Amino acid sequence: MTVAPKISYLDIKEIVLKRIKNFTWAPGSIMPGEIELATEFGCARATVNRAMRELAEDGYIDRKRKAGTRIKSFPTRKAKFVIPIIRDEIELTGATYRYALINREFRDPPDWLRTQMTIPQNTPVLHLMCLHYADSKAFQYEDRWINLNAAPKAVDQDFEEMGPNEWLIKQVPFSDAEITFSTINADTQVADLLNVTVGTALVTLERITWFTNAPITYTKLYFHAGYQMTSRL
Amino acid sequence: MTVAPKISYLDIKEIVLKRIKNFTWAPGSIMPGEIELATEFGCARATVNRAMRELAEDGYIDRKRKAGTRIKSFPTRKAKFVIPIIRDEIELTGATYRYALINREFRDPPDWLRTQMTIPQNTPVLHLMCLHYADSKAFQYEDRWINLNAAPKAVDQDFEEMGPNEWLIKQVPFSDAEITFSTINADTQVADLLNVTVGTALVTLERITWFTNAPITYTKLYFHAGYQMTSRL
DNA sequence: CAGTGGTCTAGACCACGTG
DNA sequence: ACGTGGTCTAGACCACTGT
Repeated sequence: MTVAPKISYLDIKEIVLKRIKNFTWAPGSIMPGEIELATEFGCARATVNRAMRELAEDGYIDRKRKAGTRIKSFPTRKAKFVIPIIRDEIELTGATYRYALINREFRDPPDWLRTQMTIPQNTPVLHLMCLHYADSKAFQYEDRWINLNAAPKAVDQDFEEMGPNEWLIKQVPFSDAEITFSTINADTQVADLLNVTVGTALVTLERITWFTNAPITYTKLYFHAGYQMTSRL
Repeated sequence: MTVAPKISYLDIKEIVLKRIKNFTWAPGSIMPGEIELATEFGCARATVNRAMRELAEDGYIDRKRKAGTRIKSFPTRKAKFVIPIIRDEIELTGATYRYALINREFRDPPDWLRTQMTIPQNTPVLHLMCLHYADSKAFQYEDRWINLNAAPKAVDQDFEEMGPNEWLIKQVPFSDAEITFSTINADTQVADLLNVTVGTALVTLERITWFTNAPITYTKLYFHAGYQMTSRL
């Protein structure tokens, strides 16, 4: 006789997904419970549970205690964009990565920054303007602000060789962050730095980073013209 | 005596994450194995396993059989943007959603579309131009192309009342898709439709959707000026 | 080959939320 | 109140891969 290889939670995910796509279980309806499915597939409930948990994470079903598991009428599309380390992103294309510091100044935070970072008026900040090159082409302009109360060691860093991101990660790794992805028309300054005409549509990414509730740094990244992010669902 | 409530995999995630942030376990180094941690936390290995598996998914650690679990030097930043149903997105702001069909025509696919969708030259396609309003303000312009060989029923749909996305989801739910997020300067047509000045930087989202390897539809969405996506990490 | 993570089991108890 | 999913356990075997 042939041996039936034990069923995996991946097999279950696949089968269940097929039934959803088939309309075997209609959108909006309740599907069988875990015990029932475990019986059908001849496996433990824990195995079914894992499969269903992941399908819920993927946005295909909604699960509620007592109420059961319901097929979503409109699946939630979750696009995951990996924010790569810029050096990696550039070197992945085969180009050579180069970093350059354009400007560095100590100053009081401008109003918009205080609002963004929620820091008091007298907080000393370090403002850096950086360029990241792919070969000799400007790839990304980085507008960086560092809260010196939260990261006092930044005062002694000249940031000539090492970019602020790499340096900060060594000081305060794994912080919480909020990022916003948006778009702007290049002003004269940015257009000059990225070598595009004024008004060109550019992707921008803003990030505020906290460490234990203290806002450490604000960054606004301006990508080169034509930059895009792709994701498979 | 006080009862020690059983430790949860969430507690373990939290503790381990704290140690990573603390440099208790240095970036790049190997951390203790699952059995060891299970002993320390006084729980089953399965519980530790779940915690570690999720931390790996979140991009904090790398796990390999035999080699063990290693702290990532540069954590992978994964920004998850939920692509909302446009009606939901608009109604969530308290505005009223309205849909309007601008144009509808049957034609041969232009070259760029054939390239994007990988369909032969003689494939009949339906081209739709749609507008989505928040109250009376144009919120999003939708440039939609439907492969009529893959979705022949679209021929009989006038798309006057129901948007193509909602209609398609009812025909072919839960398909695979590839989305690209980019930015453009508004041309005269789009500027007119979205009521912005020509050249305004706009966020665009392109999506190609397949069902069982057949490309069904291509969409390019043009968001209103100032649209942004935010994500917490 | 040996060690580590990956998965499965059979059973148990718990927590939430619907009816 | 009670049914469903959420989680934990203790043990087992497997799969990958570094040595």
